[in-house]
This record gives sequence, structure tokens and C-alpha cells, in this order.
Amino acid sequence: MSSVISLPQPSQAAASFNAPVGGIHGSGLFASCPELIGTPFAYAREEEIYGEGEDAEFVYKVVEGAVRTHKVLSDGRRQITGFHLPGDLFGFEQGETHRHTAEALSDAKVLIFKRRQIERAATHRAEVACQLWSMATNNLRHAQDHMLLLGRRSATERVASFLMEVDERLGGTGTFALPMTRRDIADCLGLTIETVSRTITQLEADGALLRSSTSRHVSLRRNRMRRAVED
Amino acid sequence: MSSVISLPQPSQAAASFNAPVGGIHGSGLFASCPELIGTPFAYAREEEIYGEGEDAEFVYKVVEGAVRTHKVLSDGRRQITGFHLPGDLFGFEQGETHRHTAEALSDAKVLIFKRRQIERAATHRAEVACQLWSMATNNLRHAQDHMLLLGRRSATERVASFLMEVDERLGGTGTFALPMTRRDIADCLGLTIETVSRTITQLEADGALLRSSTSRHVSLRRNRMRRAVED
DNA sequence: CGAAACCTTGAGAGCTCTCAATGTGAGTGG
DNA sequence: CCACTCACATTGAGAGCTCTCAAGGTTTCG
Repeated sequence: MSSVISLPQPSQAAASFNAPVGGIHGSGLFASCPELIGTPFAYAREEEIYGEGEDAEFVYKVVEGAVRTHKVLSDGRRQITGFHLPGDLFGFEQGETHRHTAEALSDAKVLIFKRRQIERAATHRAEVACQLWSMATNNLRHAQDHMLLLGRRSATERVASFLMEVDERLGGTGTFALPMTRRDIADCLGLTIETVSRTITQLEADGALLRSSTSRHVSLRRNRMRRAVED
Repeated sequence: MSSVISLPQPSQAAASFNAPVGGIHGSGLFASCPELIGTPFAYAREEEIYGEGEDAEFVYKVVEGAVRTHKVLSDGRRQITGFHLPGDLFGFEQGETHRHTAEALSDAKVLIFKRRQIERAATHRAEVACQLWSMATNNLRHAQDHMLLLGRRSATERVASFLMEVDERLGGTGTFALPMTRRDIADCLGLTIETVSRTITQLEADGALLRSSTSRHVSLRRNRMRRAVED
């Protein structure tokens, strides 16, 4: 909620929904563990980083740009499980394979770590293991909040809640550019793109936000926005 | 998915949805850490164990019975975030306060641990920290699966998926007694009790399950059940 | 400037919810 | 052991929210 994430390129950065404080712990993690040096790698916009079912040999840390992770059903229905920002770690699994797919939201630079190496560091250094635990617990808390949203909130509440969360992550100024498409938003909130679009239009009509030239830029009237979420 | 949980009283036990393998790691956790001795405590059916917003001073381990955790909105809408079975740990938080409420599903016996004590053990023993990390990661994986269910699956798919999961957790025989009410099921799946009821009736009409005398007992025809979930 | 992807808007359908009534089982006291 | 009670579960009818299908507008990019 109050996490501060440095955003080298605010207009391009994405919110990190599944790892709210991941950036913080992520930064500390490797600082305290100099033997863990990641290999730099770059991905183009929309490029797949790993796919569901693949061996979970590596773990990733966002350096620049943004990444999304999602799960899909056989008929194509998609649920985004998280957006990951600079500083965030993603790709950890308990089992042998990835349980979701990761793709670059924008052109992105990451550091790649060998999972075994990190696990080894964790088994030898309680400090590292505690940070990983802390990170996972934070991600879990966020996932539970999102379950409440998906299971019990209306379209208006979901979209308003989403916009406020993106705003917070992008500096909390109330004015920002959404780093993802309507489809990404819809697949994160369990809605359709049409419903997301209509809801944003309605929020604007209610005076809860303003849109400028491009559809990605919004200015939130946060008091009215909060009223739309109510709780 | 293949976790085996010992069920002293199958007809009373509940599925553990948010901590699929928690029981396993939970058992190991304190076995390897004899200085951590929990204080036994008992709760009556429907009794609150802790409430959202309270200080997260303690951590709990189910010994007997079952526990559910949930979040609520101000208007009463509720989302169950997990059912916890014997062996499962619950109540961990990253911050100072509990982010959800825990209640006994049936009469339950638990062991209570001081959170600080466990955290201290974790900072001194990488093994303990790794187990806690592992547990959190497993819970996170389950939460992400549940997000897909809540965001993208139909009522039929949700109920069928839920029933199969309960079956697995209760031994996988295909025949069992649901340990929770329709309301609990509905609040876990993001549906209403009426929709849950209608969906079960429909699954029975489709030959995917049989109900005996009491509404809580079901026998799954797992092949047809799987077809209802399709994926 | 043209093409393609993205976004918005409209109309109607469908799934789930709401409201209401009935049925059922477990527990209690006579 | 039975009647009573209350919580729980089922069923029905209609409403409402979101989806689907379709068309048109807008932005981006080559």
C-alpha cells in the first residue's frame, strides 16, 4: 500500500499487483548476497519469457519495463495473475515446472538467476530464506485481496480499485498512463474489454476521472474514486 | 494435487484449499524445531479465532477439526480465502495485523505459537525459513489457481472443480461428506447459495454425482465430473 | 497514407442474482 | 419416541449485470 517503487520511465512502467513489496525485498535480497549475480537479458514487447508447463529452471528480476504473468484455460480464457515492475522478482515455483506464463508487457530488461542457486543460497543463509518467505507472504496477501475482488466486487468496484492501485504504484499523483491494454485489464479483473471500457466511460461521466487525448492517460479524482469502491 | 493428508475423522474434516501441501510442511516444520512448542487450544464450531485488523501476534496449527479464513466487505459480502485441515498452519502475516478473519468450521483443536518466536527460529535456522517459504509459495500457487477459477470459470466449472478438490483432500475415494455449508461453498466460489444448490442439482441430473440421504454426502462420477470442468 | 490493432458504443442474449416459498434434517424438550 | 423448532437446502420466477456480437471510431506504426 505504501510501497515506493522507483520508476525510471513512469509512462512505460507497469503496476506490480502480485508483488506489492516485492521490489523492496527483491532489492535487498541480492544486495545481501553478492555471489548471486544475474545474467542480463532483454525481451521485446509481447515476447514470451517462459510458458506454463516449462521447466522452472530460472528466476527473474525485472530491471526495466514491465512483465505480466497469466494462466489460460484450454479455450483461451485468460487470467492475469500479476504485473511485475522493476525490482520485482517473478518465476518462483515450488514444483519443477512453471504454473503460469510470463510475457513482456513492454520492452523489458531482466536479470536471470538459476533457481537452484538461489535455493542453495536460501538453505545456507537464513536471511535470504526469510526474505524469500517475506516476499511470498506479501504476494499471497495480495492474491487474497484479489480473490475478494474477483469473487465479490462489481465491475465498477473492480475497475476503480484497479485504477487506484495502478496510481499508487506509479507514484500516487493521481495522473498517469496505463501501461497495459484494455484486454490486460479485463483479464486481470475477470471482465471483458467492453465492460472495462464502458465502466471507465461511466466513471468519467460520474466525475471520478478525466481522460485526455489518448485512452491510456487518466486523472483520478481520488475522493470520488474511493466512493466508487466503498470499503 | 497429490498431497496426502491424514484424516482422523473423515466425515468432519475439511479440505485445505489454501495450503494444499501445508500439512506436509507444517508437520516437518516443528518436528525439526523442538524448541517451538505450541499451546493447545480449542474452539467451538463457528467460534472466531482471530478477526481482521487484530494484532497478528500468534500463528496457528490445526490439530483436529477444520478452520476457515475469510475477508469481508463493509456490506457483508464475504470471500473465503482458505479452509485449513489438521496439519495446516494459518495466521501468518507480513504486517502487524491479520488481514482476514479465522473461524472454526467445526469444533477444532489447534496449537498456538508466538509469531515472534517462529520468526526468530526462521532467522536463526535457514531450514525453518525455507519451510516457511515453501509453505507460502504453495499457498500462493493455490491462490493463483483460485483466481483463475473466480475470474474466468462458470458456476458449473467452479462447483465441479471445488467438489473434485474436496474429494482429493479427503482421500480421493469419490465419496465423502462436505464439511462446510452451502454458504461456505458459495463464499469460496464467488457465487450465491442458490446457484451452488442449483448447480449441484444439475450435476446430479447430468449423472456427474449422486447424493444420498443428507445433502452433505456426495459420490462423484469423476470422469463426467472432469468433463464438466474441461481443462 | 494505409493497415492493423486498439478502444468505444449499441443492442440483445444469457448467466447468475434476488426475492420468495417450500422442503428437509438435526437437535430439543415433552 | 414423537412433535416442535430452527438452521440449512432446494426450487421457482423474474430482474439485473455482464457478456456476446456487431459496427464504428481512434491511435499507432510501417
